[in-house]
Amino acid sequence: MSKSKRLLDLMMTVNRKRKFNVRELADEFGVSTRTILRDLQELGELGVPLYSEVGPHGGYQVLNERILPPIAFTEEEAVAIFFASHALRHYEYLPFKEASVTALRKFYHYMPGDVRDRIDEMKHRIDFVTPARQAEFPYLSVLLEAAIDQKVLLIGYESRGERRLRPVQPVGIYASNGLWYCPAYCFLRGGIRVFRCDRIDAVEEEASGYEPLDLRRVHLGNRHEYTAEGQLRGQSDGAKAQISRNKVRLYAELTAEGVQACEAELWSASLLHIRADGTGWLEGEAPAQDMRFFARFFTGLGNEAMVHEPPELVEELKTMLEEMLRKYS
Amino acid sequence: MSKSKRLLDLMMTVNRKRKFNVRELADEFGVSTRTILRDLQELGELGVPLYSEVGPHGGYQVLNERILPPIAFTEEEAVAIFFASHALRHYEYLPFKEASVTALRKFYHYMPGDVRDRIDEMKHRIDFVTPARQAEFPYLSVLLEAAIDQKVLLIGYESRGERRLRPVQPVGIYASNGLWYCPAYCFLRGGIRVFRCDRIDAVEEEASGYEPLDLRRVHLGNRHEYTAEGQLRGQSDGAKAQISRNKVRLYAELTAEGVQACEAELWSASLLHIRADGTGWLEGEAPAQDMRFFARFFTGLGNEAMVHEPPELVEELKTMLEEMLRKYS
DNA sequence: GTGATAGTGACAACTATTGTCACAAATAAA
DNA sequence: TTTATTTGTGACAATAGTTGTCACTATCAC
Repeated sequence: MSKSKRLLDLMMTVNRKRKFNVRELADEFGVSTRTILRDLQELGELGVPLYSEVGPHGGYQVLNERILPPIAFTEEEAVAIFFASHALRHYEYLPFKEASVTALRKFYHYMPGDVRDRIDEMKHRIDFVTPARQAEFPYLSVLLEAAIDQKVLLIGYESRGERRLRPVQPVGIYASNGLWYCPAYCFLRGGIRVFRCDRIDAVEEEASGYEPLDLRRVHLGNRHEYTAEGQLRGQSDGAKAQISRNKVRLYAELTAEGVQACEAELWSASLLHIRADGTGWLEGEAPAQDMRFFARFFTGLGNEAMVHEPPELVEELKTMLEEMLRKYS
Repeated sequence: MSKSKRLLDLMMTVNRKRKFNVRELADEFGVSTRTILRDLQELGELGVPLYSEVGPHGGYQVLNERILPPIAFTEEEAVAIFFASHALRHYEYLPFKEASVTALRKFYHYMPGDVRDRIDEMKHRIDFVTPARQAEFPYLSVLLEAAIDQKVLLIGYESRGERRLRPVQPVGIYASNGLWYCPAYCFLRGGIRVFRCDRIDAVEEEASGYEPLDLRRVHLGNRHEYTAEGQLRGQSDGAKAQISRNKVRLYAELTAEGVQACEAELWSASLLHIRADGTGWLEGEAPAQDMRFFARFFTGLGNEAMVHEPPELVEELKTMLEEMLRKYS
């Protein structure tokens, strides 16, 4: 094997292993340790940030800056990666904000000239818009770390006008429509709740007295199975009945425009049915305590929706409309 | 310069130039053409997809697959790029959909082991949600190409219940809240309009009779200057007055919750004012013909908003509320 | 045909690479 | 303290690789 090829291979190898020693590599590449030492020195000169320690348990390490191996990307692929990263600039708060900025700059910088030209051409012609919020999200990193490390945090949270300290164990964080949310197991409520991250005004990593639960299997993708109705499975029949009693059947007709508006709402995805002509309806179970929310939602749809069930919701709607009318008279 | 280093440099050089010939490189690197020929052959064996043609105007080319040079990324940067690209999976329609999938796979594949571990740990703990729509956007690539190449397209577009063929010259495309939009110069209306891409049901690249305008300076970032009020600048005083006459002053008080809801709306950003206690107000100019839209919007805010001006809007609101109330009685 | 271009082969001169060995220095653990 | 382990350096000779030159081929556009 030629030296050039060995150096390239070596570059990838040392990036794969976090730690290694000279003998190990020598065996792997079938050359003497002296050669490997010389190669490593050369890699260092080429920019790979190597660090070594002598003595037993010593050895080589690649520092935080890692050289990615040369990856063969098609032009299209490079463009796709660029625009994906470019889209992150809309997020003012991001757990790895600085990293994403520098990464994008590096990526662009090392791009061959004509790919860069193509990117420049497209830069102002395609975008992924995210609403820019005035809200502040200073605790995203802490929440994310806690979710990964299965730790309990004490958060200051404002909800319905009152502020409380809550011990929670985050499941993860997600951004939707410019806002960050954090589903977490709430020790106060004994279940998984979603917290809006801009309403968290303090985070304390010291939450003594609360043992972390084993929520490793719960994540953003499956958390619904562990929340509200999902928890039915594990509960006694009595509890099930209790929860079921709080469910009501929802049914509302939608015009074509109403359908389009509903498609924008995440919660409605499972309830939405669409006819060939574009109109449709919402149908399914909904928690009884959410009627105020639904009333507000359907009011917003104006004449594009007609609620038929449940009667409580129709009542709530009427009350709401009357109240508003009174305000304007 | 050692051969290894020259090969690495050569790799980057041939990726930067799309076309080149042997003599050129020989001069650049200060070696003989024979050496360059041997080097190029070796690069080929290392995986760089080279293609050559003999004869005058012949030379070397790098084919579509380009080897990106080794880029030094920190772990954080690699993670950021990964998640940015990962977020694209929410978009079922994308001008470079396949590319983004294969790019992500390659990127992940070549990642050193421990970075990959970290990514796996985070994969289900952080996400950028985009509403999944049932709408279809088959023409994104054509629209984008047309925007870049300054071409006129004939599109079939449905608006307010009627379908029409329109000659348009796209300015670009953008995704917002799961839907794709295309601002374009509409030759029918003689101005820039925004089209929802799922309502475009046909695209014809042959639009004879319409000469492309020079819209190279108009792009997603500055298109507002060329649309509606922006166009005032270039118009006669008479026309200005005409347009101004259609503007009305908007003023509405908002509760704290109302403020939060408004922050989600892109159009309201410039009108929104927030007080220290979280409440706020919307104030500013708005097109008179949009009153129906505003009525709908403020109905959706329920009691979180109180509209004071313009009187037309208050009237529209009352009518709307009464109509809805009647429907439920 | 002419000139530009890639491509090959051979060879000698030159250069780089490699393994070996000897030894230094650091350090953790016995 | 001693020992084992590890990186690190220097020297040197044998070997292997690299380079430039030159001669020659093939293709192709003009």
